[in-house]
Amino acid sequence: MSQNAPYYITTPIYYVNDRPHVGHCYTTLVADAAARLMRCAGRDVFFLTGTDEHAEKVVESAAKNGVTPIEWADRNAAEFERAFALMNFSHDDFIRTTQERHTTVVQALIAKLQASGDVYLGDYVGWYDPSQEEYLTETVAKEHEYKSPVTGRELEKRTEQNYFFKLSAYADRLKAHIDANPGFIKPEARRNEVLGRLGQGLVDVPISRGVKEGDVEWGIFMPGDESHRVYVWIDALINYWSAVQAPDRIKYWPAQTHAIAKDILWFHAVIWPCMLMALGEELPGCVYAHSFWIREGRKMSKSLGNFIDLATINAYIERYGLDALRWYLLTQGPMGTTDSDFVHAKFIEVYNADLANGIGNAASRVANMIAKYFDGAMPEVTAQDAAAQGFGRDWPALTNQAVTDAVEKMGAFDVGGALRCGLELSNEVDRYVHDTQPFRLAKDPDNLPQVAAILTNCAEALVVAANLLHPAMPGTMTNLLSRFGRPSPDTLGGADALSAWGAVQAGTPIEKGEALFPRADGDEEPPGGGCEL
RNA sequence: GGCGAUGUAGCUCAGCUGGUUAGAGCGGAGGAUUCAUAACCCUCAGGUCGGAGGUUCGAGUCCUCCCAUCGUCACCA
Repeated sequence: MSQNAPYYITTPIYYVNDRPHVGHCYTTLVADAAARLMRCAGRDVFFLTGTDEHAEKVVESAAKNGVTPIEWADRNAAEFERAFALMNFSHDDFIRTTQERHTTVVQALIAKLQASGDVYLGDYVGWYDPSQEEYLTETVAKEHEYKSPVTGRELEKRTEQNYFFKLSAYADRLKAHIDANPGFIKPEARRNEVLGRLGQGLVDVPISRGVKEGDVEWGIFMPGDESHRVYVWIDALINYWSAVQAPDRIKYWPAQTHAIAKDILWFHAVIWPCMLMALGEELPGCVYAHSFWIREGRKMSKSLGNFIDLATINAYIERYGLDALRWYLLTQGPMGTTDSDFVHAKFIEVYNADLANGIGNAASRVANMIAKYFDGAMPEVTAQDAAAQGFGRDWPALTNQAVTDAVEKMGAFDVGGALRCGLELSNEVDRYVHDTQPFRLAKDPDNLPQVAAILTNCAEALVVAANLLHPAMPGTMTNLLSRFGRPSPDTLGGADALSAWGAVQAGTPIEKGEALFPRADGDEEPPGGGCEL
């Protein structure tokens, strides 16, 4: 793969009726970190997020709020965009399913599936609740002994005409694809889940909903049949395709990674790939399903009122800084199969250990020594002199390896692992300072050339560390880099430049500066009112 | 109920196809140091690897049963 190969990464498009919370932010954040690192590594990145707007509930909520559905969607989509701006996400596009660029593509694509026979008109048999005028799933119906969960009245077995997608026809091919591509569904436990269910066979899925009388015009009509609308899920999935249907974007297809949460795995790992197979399109490289955040040991829920909502997020940002929150979420988040607990005490621990005592302190002590011993400017040091003071370390090799590892891990969507490469580099600087003791050497002026070489090594290594941490903490790391006269790493143009040794120029003014991450007090009340339950 | 996952040091977790004294990070304890954000560096955890039984020369690592927790079962972003 060439270094500047396209890298297309997506998040789900979020249900526009929701209020943005930590869940939406987390999925988008991991995608953001991956997108940012890949950009730094020189890849041609396209990072997509957006909103899913055609659900019936949107119509209801709009009516309740006395506005039209599109006004309601506009208002809420703007909320998501504000939240994502607050989180400093670097998405290249924000797609909304109500946009014409999407709706026309959906129709064209469904029409193609109709033409190939993969979408056909059939009978849907289901449990209908006459009092609520809606169908219930078999599971829900059974749970309530085939009575209405609301009124307790008997459910009716009804048949309705619906368009179906011939999912069953692709089960074997999908299974073969998953078998042949271990990285297609991640983590592995999720892959096994899908494989397990696949073994039980697939049935065709309805992909349309009948238009009821008096319905507001909302949703995408089935091609050539205005008595049916495309089911929102199908509508939504197609965003990954419609967003790149432009001459300058088609190169990004297919996506390297669809980052999602575990609840929507089936649609992304089964229905979507099968649709693509039916269309003769390439499949995405990876569907990565992370788990959920819980809070202080409890599931987040409306009844508990303990959601980490935008207000809470904002409170954390105000007290500890956005990048500290990003770091905590990225490194402690539920990328595996189990849910992660958002615990304030843990946040403080991680903040102090990794950021205040880690990269923040390392930058501080190195900058301070340079400022103090060399009149506030980077000293002149030759590469040979610097190498001679490695104290058993081959710094250029170390930093080079760190960059290689980080890019490789991020390529496998091991976001936390990739970011730790940067932190480990800064930890190594701390050990190096301890081993070489430049502060002791500096007491004798004769040693200054040696001290200069040591501190130059420190500065160079810290710059590489900051480059690697930048995708997680773009603001703070840009600040750190500027203190050593270096630009933001996304302007460097490639992985080689990230670890280029000798980047810090002699004569660059250096001052100690404010603490990047002031030490946090764990005894303080959690910000944002906490979550007293 | 079906299918599946997990249960390893105080906490969060690594431990591939079974093989010397079971590992990491954080927290905690002790020591060293002073350039730094009372930071950094070094050392220290004696955890019957959920329970019982079994296979094996040998099991955290395979099999059976049990207990606990969790996920999922298709229209839920």
